[in-house]
Amino acid sequence: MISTSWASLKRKLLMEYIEKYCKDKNLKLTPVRRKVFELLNDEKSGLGAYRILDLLRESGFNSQPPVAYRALDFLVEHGFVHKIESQNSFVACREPGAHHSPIFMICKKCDSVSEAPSFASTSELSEALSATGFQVEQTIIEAEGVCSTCADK
Amino acid sequence: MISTSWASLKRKLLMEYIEKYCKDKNLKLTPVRRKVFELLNDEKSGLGAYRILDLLRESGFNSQPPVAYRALDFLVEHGFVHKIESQNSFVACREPGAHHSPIFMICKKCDSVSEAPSFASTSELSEALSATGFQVEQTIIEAEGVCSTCADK
DNA sequence: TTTCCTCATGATATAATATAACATTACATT
DNA sequence: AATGTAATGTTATATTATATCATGAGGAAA
Repeated sequence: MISTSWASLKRKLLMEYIEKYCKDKNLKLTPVRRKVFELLNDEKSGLGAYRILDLLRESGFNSQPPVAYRALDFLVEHGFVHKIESQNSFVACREPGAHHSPIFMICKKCDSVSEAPSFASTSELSEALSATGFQVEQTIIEAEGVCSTCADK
Repeated sequence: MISTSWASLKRKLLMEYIEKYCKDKNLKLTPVRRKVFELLNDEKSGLGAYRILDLLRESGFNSQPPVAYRALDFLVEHGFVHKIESQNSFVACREPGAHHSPIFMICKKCDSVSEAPSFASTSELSEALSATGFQVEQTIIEAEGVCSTCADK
């Protein structure tokens, strides 16, 4: 693999962006948090917390479950990583900084997870997805918020 | 609670619908499957598999985990129940028979889960949700299918 | 500089969710 | 009755996630 491929440049850029973001916001990108992001950043598929733990162990980190979950909590909280609920897995965010409602396209053949670009309110979701060449078979849409009954209280 | 409230009539109707559907399609709505559906049909919130197991036990059913998971598999497979991925919980389908891509509205205050009508575009999505009075704070959208790379092979 | 505070990490245990694997039963069809 | 299929029983274990309390590291204030 050519080390200066677009994919590798993009990964590098994402890493640098996050470093800068943390520095600016005075967030502590500690070694384990950085490592977890790197691991996810190197993958096209989602990684489960225990797979991440294995990889941390291979890199010489402490590998008790809370180590991975704490790092993931931090990364998700700041938008660097997304949780894929239908897989209980995690992916690096490809559009960091955007306060977006991402749409994840999960390939059932290669397991890759990609983020659809955010879409204008008038454009159709299905169009946005098919424009990427992704063939949708099933969508999971869950909206979290406050129901009208609770809002009225 | 008035036993002939709209909610209770609707639950009864759903149960009858499913019984008829199973009879027509020659699906076996066994006692445990029926009971699991009833339990979910009586709830506004999602129930976890182990909560369902507890309730099954209280009703005199065998309560090993596979009992609940098998019944849930059956009910989900035939569209009688939906899994709420972000909660690892299950809800009775309120629109059975419709081959829909449901949108679930999950209230973070009362935990109720309701189904929004299906939509054509994302603008309609936000309209549809706000029409119900639900205040969306976060949406989870995951599309499963085949990516363009895999489709080309 | 030391005290204090806060946040991060270490460490142990356990909770919560889900499935594998194999045995047995029920029941329809032959 | 023999057979096949789907459902259930049963035991064990895999997978995902959190609670809890102890320890450490680094900056701010006295």
